[in-house]
Formats: sequence, C-alpha cells, structure tokens
Amino acid sequence: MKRTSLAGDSCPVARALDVFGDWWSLLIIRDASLGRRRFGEFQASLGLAKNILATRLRTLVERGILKTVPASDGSAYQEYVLTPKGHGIFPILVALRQWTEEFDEHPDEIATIMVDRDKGKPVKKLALLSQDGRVLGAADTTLKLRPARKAARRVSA
Amino acid sequence: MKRTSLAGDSCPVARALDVFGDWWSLLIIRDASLGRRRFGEFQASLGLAKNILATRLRTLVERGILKTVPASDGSAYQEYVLTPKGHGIFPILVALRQWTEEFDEHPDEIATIMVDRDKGKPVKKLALLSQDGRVLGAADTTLKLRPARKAARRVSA
DNA sequence: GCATCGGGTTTAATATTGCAACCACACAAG
DNA sequence: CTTGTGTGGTTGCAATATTAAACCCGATGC
Repeated sequence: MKRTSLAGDSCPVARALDVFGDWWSLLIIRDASLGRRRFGEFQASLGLAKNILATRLRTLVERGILKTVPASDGSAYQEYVLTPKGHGIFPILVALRQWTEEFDEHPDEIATIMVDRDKGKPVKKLALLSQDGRVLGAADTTLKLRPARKAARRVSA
Repeated sequence: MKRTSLAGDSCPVARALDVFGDWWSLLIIRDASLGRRRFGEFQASLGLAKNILATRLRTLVERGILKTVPASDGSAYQEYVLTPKGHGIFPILVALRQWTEEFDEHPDEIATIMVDRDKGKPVKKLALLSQDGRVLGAADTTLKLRPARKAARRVSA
C-alpha cells in the first residue's frame, strides 16, 4: 500500500501535507505550541498509542519541526520543542480553528477561544490581503507558474 | 486499528482534522477549489486509487464539504463542487502553501505562486490580527474557556 | 448494436494503526 | 546494593486502511 509520498510533488499544499499531514502530527504540533514538551504529556493529552507517538515524534524531529532538548527541569530526560519551522505552523492551526468556529455543526462543543494575550479579546479572522491591501477570497486569486529555475517533478497544481 | 475518531473532541483543531484531516481530503479540496469537478479529473490529478477517491468523495459529501451537482456540460454524469463550508477551507490551503513557501528545503521544486487575480501580484502572508489591529504571533495569544452553555466531551485544549 | 469511456465496485496483497505486554534506564527508598 | 516505581520507549500481534488491478455497467460514440 505504501502511503504514496507527496514529497516530490510540486504543489506546496501537497508538500506541506507530506511533512505533517497525517492523523496525529498536527495535534502533536498543537500540543507543542501549547507548551507541552514531554513524551508523557503528549501521550496523556492525545491518548494515542505510545509506539505511534514515538514514531511521530521521531519523524517530526527528522523533518525539522521539533527538536529534542537535553533537559529542562532537573531530570536527565529529554523534551521536545518546536523549531522555528515548527512555530511557522501556527497560522495553519489558527486557520483550522477558525474554520471549525465558523462551520462546525456543534459549536457548543468547542471548549476554547483564541484571545489576544494582552487585551484578552478574541482575535480577528485570518485575512488574505493583496499587496495593495484588499481582502481576497478564493475567487480573487489565481496561481501563476513560478519563474522556475529548475524543473519540478509532477506538474499538478 | 480503528483510526480513533476525534469527532467529539472539544479542541477545534481536532474537530477540523476529523472532517478533512486524512491523507487525501485536503488535496481533493484543493483540486476542487482549482475548479476540478469530475471524478476522472481528480483521479488523474491526484493519482490515487479509484476506490479511495470514491470513498473520500462520498464522505466529503456526507460532511457537507462537497455536493454533487447533477450535470454541467451536456452529459448526464454528476460533478462534485464545494459547498460554502468547503470554500471556507480556502484559508487553510493558503496557510499550508505559505508554510511551504517559507520553510521548504527545496523551494525550487514549488511550481506555482498565488497571485491576486486583478493585479497579478503575489498575495501577502496571512496575518493574525487583534481587535485593535496589532499583528499577533503564537506567543501573543492564549486560549480562554468559552462561556460554554453546554458541556463538551473531552477537555484537552 | 458494438466498442469505448466515464465512473465507479470488488478482490487480494500490503502497510499502518492500535493495544498490550515487555524492557531499559533514572532516580528514590530501604 | 537491592528493590521499587515512573518515564520513555520497543516489540508482537490483531484489526483496519490503503493500494493496485481486475471487473462492472450505464452512457455515449459510431
């Protein structure tokens, strides 16, 4: 079955999904961005099998999303923290959150809202802006071929 | 294996992933937002097995992301188009795209850039703003419990 | 009416997930 | 120093999902 890899795809969406598009990775990253760092914390929070957590953490480290730091509090164990590349995923988490807030069938089951830490007020919706500041919807955008210096493998959009 | 469902989770990120967080759904949605509508178009573009495409399309329809429209051009076949709920996923696709643009190891393999349809200029990066217009990073936000009218099932973040 | 195409379903092989049991090490107590 | 316990995994096996390939069937096409 071989879980067809998207790594060589030329579509940036596919490339991102290839890195953390599986069932658990984004949840691990979410937890990490909430400050969880220890194997046990992730396991307790997510309720996933330990072997799966172990492999997910390993591949996220390999891919530069997480890094292990040798200690933190006294004990000589290691912890997992986000790299800059991992922190860069934050907008994606926000986008997912906001989609649920807007479209979920049972919004009453959503436990938390994201607020501005200073003021404690809800954040605004992510908006896509053009260079001159207009708000863009999907229909207002197009894809253009990159000036491209090297060939890319697959040519889907 | 049973692919533990996240449907009852109280975290909005998990709830979103429960709907379209599997290996193919987001790519199908991406294709749909690029205007692909026919089974064969998706299959050719994604190169996935037809049975999987069939089940994915079916569940995406069930979940209100896609709907089938009876025709379009002459033939009496059906097509798949995004619902408003499906169009709402667009910012997530943009976020994924921008993450790859910023952090991918081989940016030269990225084929396309997203531009403003009017001016043809690249769009700006998605920004998270506070009510008073400041740009917020992950560290500038917190989660707050919702005023909550009904209980939610699990209490992870 | 015969072939072909689009749009799937069925089948069998293979890979991944999940659970539970097991293991190794660190640290603490006796 | 020997036992005990918690953390952080690894290993095996059964359950399930993915995949490719073969098959199906109603619409077109000719």
